[in-house]
Parts: sequence; C-alpha cells; structure tokens
Amino acid sequence: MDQPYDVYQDRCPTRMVLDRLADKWALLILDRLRDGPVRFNHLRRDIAGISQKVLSQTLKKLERDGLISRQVFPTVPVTVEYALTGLGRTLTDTVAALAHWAEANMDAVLAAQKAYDSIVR
Amino acid sequence: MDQPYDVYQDRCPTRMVLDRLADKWALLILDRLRDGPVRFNHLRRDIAGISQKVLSQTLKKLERDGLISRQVFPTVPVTVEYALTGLGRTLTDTVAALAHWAEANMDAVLAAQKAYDSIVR
DNA sequence: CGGGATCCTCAGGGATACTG
DNA sequence: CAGTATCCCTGAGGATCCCG
Repeated sequence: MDQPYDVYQDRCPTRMVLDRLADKWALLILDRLRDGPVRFNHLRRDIAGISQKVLSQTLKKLERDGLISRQVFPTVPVTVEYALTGLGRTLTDTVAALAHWAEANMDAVLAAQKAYDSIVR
Repeated sequence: MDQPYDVYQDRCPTRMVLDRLADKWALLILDRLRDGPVRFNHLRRDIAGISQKVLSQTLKKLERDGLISRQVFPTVPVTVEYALTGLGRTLTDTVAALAHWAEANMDAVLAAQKAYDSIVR
C-alpha cells in the first residue's frame, strides 16, 4: 500500500508539521534544548534576536506538537523549564545538523554568493 | 580560538543561511532534487501548492547560495534543469530526514495535539 | 520570572497577466 | 517552457505595557 502521508501533497497534514520545523526560531529552540532543560528567560538570552512574544508562541506550538515539555516549579517567583520530549529527541541530531551546517559552510556560501553576484549583477 | 560563526548570535551571517534553509519550500525543493536534475515545471507539479513566483524566487536564492545549479538547454522551447551542487549535496541527507520526519511521526504529533487540546482547551 | 494583551508595520507570498 | 511584472493583502513578528 501507499504511504499514508506525503509532504509533497498540498493539504497533507505533514505540511503543517513541516511548517513548524521549517522555522528558524523553532530550530534554534530545539537545538538549544539538546543538552537538557532550559528556562524561559535563559532561552531568550541565548537565542539572540528572538522576541518574548515569538519565543512564547513558538514554545507553545512545539509543546502542542509534543516535541517539548513544559514544567512549572512553584517557587517565588515561578520557575518554568522547557525540555525535549522523547518525540522531540528523535529530531535533535537532524536539527543540529541543519542548524550548524550554516556555521560549517558559511565561507562556501559567501563565496558562491560573491561569484553569483559578479556574473549576474 | 572561538568558532568564527555562531547561529545563536544575531547579526551572524549564518542566520541568513539558516533563514534560507528554514523554509518549507526550500526544503522540499532540495529534497526533490535528490535523485537528479529536475525541470522548472516538473518541480512546480511535484511540489503541490507552490506558486511559480515563489518557486522561481526560491530557486534563485538557492542558486545564489551555491546549493543548486541551473542549466539552460537551447531547445525550442527552452529547457531548464535544476540540480544539486556539491555543496547542496552535503545537505541532502539532513534535509530528507527533516522533510520526511513529519511523514514518519505524523500520528504521534496528531495524538500529542489532541491530548494538549483536551487539557488546555 | 514568565509570560499575556495590544497595536502596528511591512514584506512574503498568492493571483493574474504578459513575454522571449 | 520558463519565467518576469504588478497588484494586492494578510498575517508573522517586533515593540510596548501590564500582571500573577
């Protein structure tokens, strides 16, 4: 029988998941959680440039999709930790590879852009 | 010495590359080119839901970044083939893993969403 | 500390039409 | 066939203020 899901099809629910993963902030968050639970403001500081609104939104969506978990500690003031779930952990290697590919290949990309611009202008 | 590039830093050029890769359409295009060169309208048909404008734009950006190549055949009418470059090929496994993770884990995600919604409402 | 609620903008992307 | 050119519009995301 055919595969039940196909990302190449419009209206396939997998497109929704792909949309979530194909997001700069989501990738950085998932990658940042790789080494263990992290608190909200810690994520905010580590992921330079993200706004608290977008961080909050993205965390909620990732939690809804079962990729991360949220644990509240009744301290004063309250402490909240985000961590990868088992499902989320199946993505860490892939996410890390993608997120850090840019770091490893930045020079090659920069050179390609330069070459492209010099020809096409 | 420190790593020259760091995706966690704002203003780091790697963020630009991450932005390119963290795009649903770019991922699907790169994945679709895995098995060899594909023509423009063929890509358009295979990747259901993409508009020609976005396809054209995304292809141009990917070409500029050195991830794909564009070859024109002087037939009538003209034929254009897109293919992965050596640089682009270093991404195929990662991209495929991400793009198809959704297909493999769709049921788990759907279940997580259902559970989340039943509690949070 | 960890967010929620608002307001605002602006650029990404859809629809349509045209061309070498 | 493989795009380019416009117009248009919506919704993602930044900035700001507030709260338990």
